[in-house]
Amino acid sequence: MELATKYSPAEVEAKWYEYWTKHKLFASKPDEREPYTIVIPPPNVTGVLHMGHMLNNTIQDILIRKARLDGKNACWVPGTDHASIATEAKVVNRLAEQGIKKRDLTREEFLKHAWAWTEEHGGIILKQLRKLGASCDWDRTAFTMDEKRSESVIKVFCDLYDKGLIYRGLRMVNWDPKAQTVLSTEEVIYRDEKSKLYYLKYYVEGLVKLEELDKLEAEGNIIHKDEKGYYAVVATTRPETIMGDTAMCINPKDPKNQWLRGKKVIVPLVGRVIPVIEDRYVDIEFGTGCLKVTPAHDVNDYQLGKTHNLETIDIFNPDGTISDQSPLYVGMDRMAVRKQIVKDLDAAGLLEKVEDYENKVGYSERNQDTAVEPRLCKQWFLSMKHMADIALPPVLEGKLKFYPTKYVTTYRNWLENIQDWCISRQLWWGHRIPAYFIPTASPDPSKGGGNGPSTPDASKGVGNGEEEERFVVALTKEEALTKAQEKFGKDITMDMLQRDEDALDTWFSSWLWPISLFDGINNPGNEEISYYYPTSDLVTGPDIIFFWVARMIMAGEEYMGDIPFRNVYFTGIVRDKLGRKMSKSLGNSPDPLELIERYGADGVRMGMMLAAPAGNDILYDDALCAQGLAFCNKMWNAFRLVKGWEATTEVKSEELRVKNNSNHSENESDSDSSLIIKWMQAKLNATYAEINDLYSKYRLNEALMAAFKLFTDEFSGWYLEMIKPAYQTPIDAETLRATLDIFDQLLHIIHPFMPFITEELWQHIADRKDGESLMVSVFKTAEPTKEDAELIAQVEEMKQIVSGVRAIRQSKNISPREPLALQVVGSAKQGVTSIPALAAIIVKLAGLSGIEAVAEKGEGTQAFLVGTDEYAVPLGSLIDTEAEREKAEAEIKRLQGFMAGIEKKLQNERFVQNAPAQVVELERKKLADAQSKIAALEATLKALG
RNA sequence: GGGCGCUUAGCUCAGCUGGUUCAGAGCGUCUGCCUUACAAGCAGAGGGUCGGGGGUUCGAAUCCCUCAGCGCCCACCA
Repeated sequence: MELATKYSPAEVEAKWYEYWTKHKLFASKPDEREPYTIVIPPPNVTGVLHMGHMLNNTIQDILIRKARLDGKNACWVPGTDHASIATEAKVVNRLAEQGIKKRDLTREEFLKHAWAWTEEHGGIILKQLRKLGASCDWDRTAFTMDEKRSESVIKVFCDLYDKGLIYRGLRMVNWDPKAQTVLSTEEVIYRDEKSKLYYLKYYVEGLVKLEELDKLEAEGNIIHKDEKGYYAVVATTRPETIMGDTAMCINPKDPKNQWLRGKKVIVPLVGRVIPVIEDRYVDIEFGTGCLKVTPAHDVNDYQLGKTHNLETIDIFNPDGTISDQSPLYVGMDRMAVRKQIVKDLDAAGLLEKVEDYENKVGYSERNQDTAVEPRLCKQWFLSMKHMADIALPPVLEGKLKFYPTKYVTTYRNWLENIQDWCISRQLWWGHRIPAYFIPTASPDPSKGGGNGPSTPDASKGVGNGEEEERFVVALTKEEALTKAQEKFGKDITMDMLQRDEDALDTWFSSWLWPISLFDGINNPGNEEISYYYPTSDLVTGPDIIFFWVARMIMAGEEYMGDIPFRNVYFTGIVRDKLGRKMSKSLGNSPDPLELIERYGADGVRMGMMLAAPAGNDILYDDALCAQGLAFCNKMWNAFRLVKGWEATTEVKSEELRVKNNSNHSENESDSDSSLIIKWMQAKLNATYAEINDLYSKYRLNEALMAAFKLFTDEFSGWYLEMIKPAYQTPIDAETLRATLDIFDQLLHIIHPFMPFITEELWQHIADRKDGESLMVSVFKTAEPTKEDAELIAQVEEMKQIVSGVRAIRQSKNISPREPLALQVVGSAKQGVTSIPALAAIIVKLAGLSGIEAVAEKGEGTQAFLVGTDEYAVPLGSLIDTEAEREKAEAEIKRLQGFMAGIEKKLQNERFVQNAPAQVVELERKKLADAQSKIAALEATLKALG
């Protein structure tokens, strides 16, 4: 078979992926083997693959493939997430493009569009994952809104409600005016923003007593007055909220504002008269010490409003425009109002000054161009105290491990300060809350609670929301009716039940993922859940540690009484090589599929992994993928070499014989490649032990690097060169067989990282039956032995001798084809050259005419040291006596300095007394070694004349 | 404002509980080679007083303190 000199991935990858799928090699079902389970962090159903997914899924695939080769029953369950906010937003946008407004549709019509969109774009991302080589059990593909998962969500909601953990309450929540839904506290991200601090004049109503004011001023009050009267100054970043002001607040201890105590002030422009209240919450140092209080639009103000019994005026509509509760700017957008009101205040002389100011503004995590608005709403909450209590111990006790461990602290801090989880969303795309409201005769409850049984549009009236609601929570409408009749009377009919319009937070379904994928909620104790749960590893980004990881642990403990996974591996963020986050707007994010086309999936996988030290951000660079592809090519060509060898049982590889005038010629017949094969196997065993250890620590980049070096340096660079027969010379059958066996093992080691090329080569190196595959052929190496270690050390020494000769060639510009002689200096010391097989290799790889032992090196030789053994190469006239002398002298000087240091150390009694004997011994050896090196160098000088 | 982490070769990073695997790896750089598997390659070489300062110790990249710079997470200061 003729093989191209370059490996071309595209065809190969498509071929083997199809083969794997056809033979169902990714499939898993419970059996007697140890399970190894990963559930995929479900990507958004309508999303497309980005670099973060590439990293994440490459890691998962590596782990799952490794487990398979280790003989475990590996099960990687794929699926997608309905991503309610993001998907609903996309559908709304698409409808808008067609001129359709969401509010003009019924829930059913809207959902029809959403499902259509989902079917159109859904699962693209899973198809893309196949290109990467992801070995998911595709038959298990799930969706957070499919039947089983939906049923699980509803069941869990009802159960938690029955347990009293889910409740409905009126709270200050985060409102996303664009998506028009509430968000959980975790979904708000705060950004530093350059803004302005506006100082507004609040005139004091009816203030006249002048003498008293003078006195107050003398006591340290700061009193503002202009031609229109006395006024207080309030500093605010949000002047557009003054229409909702219902008080001004000062700190009772604030000496400069004592004059305002008990007064009333007038809200600028609005003209409303509001009381001055006192609360120690106010920071005396900030601004002027006067705080405007807008209970409807600020969390703290809301608290103040509660304590001081203030009126709440909600001046915003759900979409962020000004509501008719406001006397001014009705219908205008809040941002536009901010600009306008500043102008108006200024024109009216009510703006004292404006300062630059930096503050934090909260944005929707899903919708980062829209500032969230604190808003008072009635919503569903999950009480988190109990959840935190059950989720904390397994992580703190190390039953569930985080990699890197630093996230344990993050996790603990969050759980110890946890707030209740707002789980309702004013969205249609999602799991509809299984609560049924029963209208009271009057008034209409939809006006009351903000978001009871309501359309998103109807959620505007915030009101007090505290009136009694009549509702039941039930799995089905039928059950709801029964419950309602029991609770509120027999006269309630089916028609009266109004199901809550709101949907649940997406994470309220994903937190069940490791359980619901195996149907453990609907079917507790079924075979699958019993076998696969707890899953083994979770691979995800630290950005969703609260959203998802922590909550899965809660759900796991609550519903399974056990952790959902044993280990969590947190990946870093993928950045470009300049360290910038990859983003659409920067245009620095490559298209993963394009990369796969260019470098092959294996190349890209290796590129990602090389850039990904455990737990660190990864700095992606195309060059790394190029290195990956280059490595594929390396394997490909090594295979071409081995494949091209003709085997013979007649001749032992001639090349391996010492057929020169070396002093070992009498042992000629002993030198075959068996020692080399033994060495390679030992090296492989040792490296694989190391790789397994690295896997256990999730240091996959280091594991890959070790595998890469094993193949490139040890196998290709040394081993193959050692056993390689001369051109068109046959190789002995035993060596070939052993080499193919080693090749097979190497492919196993590399396979998890680079599944395609390894499968391709594995299928080539022996006759395989249809359905056989590298990916399911269990692999194990022998434990490294002491003899192995010795052999490895000997070969290392041998390599150094070869390198020593090569270095001389390089420095003297001697062609590799020109044979050189090698002298082993000092008749007693022969080092590894006394082992015939290794001596033969040295002769071969260093291009020697022979090796001889000499008592003293002759004139015109260039020497080098391996350890303390000295070797010399006769160069005749090529030797540059002067340069050699200088070099030797410099080295002697350096060694003398080195010795002086050690001697000083050894003369230090405290060192000799305190340091372990071993360490002292080592120092003595260093000293002795240096001495013998100097002796050798002095001999060199002498030889140079 | 709290908490966590980082700073080692030109770049990206290893160096665990102090002592030859202690100054490492990969990439890049430089030099020489189109050597019959591979130029997407081979061979060889150079390169860091381990962020600054102080301390503990016989001995510090490693432990402690401090300063500087960077990053992340949490927090209601208008």
